[in-house]
Amino acid sequence: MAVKALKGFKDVVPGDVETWQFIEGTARDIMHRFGYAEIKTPILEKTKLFKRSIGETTDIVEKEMYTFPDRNGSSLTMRPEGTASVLRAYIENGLHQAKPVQKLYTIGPMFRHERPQKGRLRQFHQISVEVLGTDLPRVDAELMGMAALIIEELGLSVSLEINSLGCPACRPAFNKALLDYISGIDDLCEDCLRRRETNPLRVLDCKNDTCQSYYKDAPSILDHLCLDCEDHFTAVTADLDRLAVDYRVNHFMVRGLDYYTRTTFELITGDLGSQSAVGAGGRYDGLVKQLDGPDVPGIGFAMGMERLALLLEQKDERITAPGLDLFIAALGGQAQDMAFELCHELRSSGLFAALDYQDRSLKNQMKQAGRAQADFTLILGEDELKNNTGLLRNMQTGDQYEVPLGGDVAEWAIRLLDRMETCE
RNA sequence: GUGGGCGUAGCUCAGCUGGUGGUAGCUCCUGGUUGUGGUCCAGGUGGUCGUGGGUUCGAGUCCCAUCGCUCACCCCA
Repeated sequence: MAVKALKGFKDVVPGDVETWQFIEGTARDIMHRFGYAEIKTPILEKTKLFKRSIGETTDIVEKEMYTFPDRNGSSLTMRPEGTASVLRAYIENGLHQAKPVQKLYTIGPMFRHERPQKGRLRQFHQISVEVLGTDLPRVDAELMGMAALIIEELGLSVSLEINSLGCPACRPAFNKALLDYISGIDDLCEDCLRRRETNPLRVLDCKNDTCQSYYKDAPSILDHLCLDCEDHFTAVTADLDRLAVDYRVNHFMVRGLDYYTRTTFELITGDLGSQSAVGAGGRYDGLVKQLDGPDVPGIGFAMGMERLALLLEQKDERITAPGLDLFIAALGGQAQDMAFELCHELRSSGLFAALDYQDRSLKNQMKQAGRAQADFTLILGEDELKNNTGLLRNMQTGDQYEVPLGGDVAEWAIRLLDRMETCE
């Protein structure tokens, strides 16, 4: 039996990879416009990093991390998300001293040991974005505006939901109010009874209808914010309005990682089965300090590449690889030698050129040219060699032109390029 | 961790109450055109029917086990 990829690990093959490149290229372009710099961090980190940032009792840390001992016995973990690694690198490299506000992004694989399903793999890929060193509400709005713009330029349509989770000053009071409220209900679903003990906030996004009917009247976090948090939230929404970014306030929205404070948001779609978030994030003002860094605030979000790719595929607008500029069809050994040399010369000059290696019939070579979506085909056969010419065919119109040979190959390549331009 | 669905060609799939693996579609190769692609026509390559066991004269089909994929719960990007 041949070796196959691990469960939840996928190849991205030619034909699909173009969609990924489109997503990555579009996102990179936009992030650069907004002043973000790329940072590349290792995939493997000390386990402690994630326990301290994501939270000891979260599902991610408790049962989903790829954690194993290194050869020397220390515990390593394949990163389950991007923020922790970026913050570690930010602190370790003293980036807070290089610039008061750092805008960073990273793109790459993340790992979580879950049961795979639509839009959820064990190795998945995220575009992860962070702003460190400022807690101005305007930054929150700018970040969400950028996320929305990426979605828009990808040609997708999703909805933005926002909430505030408060801060260490006001959240405990809300937690208590919520706990008091749900303690009085005994016919919650099994999951909610469990959540009530472990992480009461989480009951709010339960999908069970009876549970939701109770939560309708549950205390709202937005009514329990302290003055600072309330001002912050008001300013964020005002700035979103100023940018004409569509959003919906969802006071039930909670996050799965412990480090979030104040602003949280999700980019939601109904087109991905049970996985509705294509992107999500929020503010994490105490996190850098918690990781033994300076006491600077931060905000960030991540988008799921697989989920964006699924949405694009479902739109059935296939993104294809670019076509050839020129295919060289050569007949006979002498012509093939010449074609080989010429092809290299054209490629050196920046052209996307190709040729056949197997001495196939002209018909077959024309077929290859057509399949590769060549704009032009250059036919080099015995007749042409005799006359010191090549035959340049415009594959769109079918027009054919004689092009003079002669001189060295480089010169000829230049003449050919000129000729192709005039034929277009 | 818990449930449901599905495993037949490189891909998408047909295969009836068990009776010889499909002129199936797409792809690929060759020819129709001694040197001209996309369309068309003809031919061809390609399969341990996921794997192991059982029932049977006979199993792709029925039974059991196992592996894989997939969707959903849970969780999350």
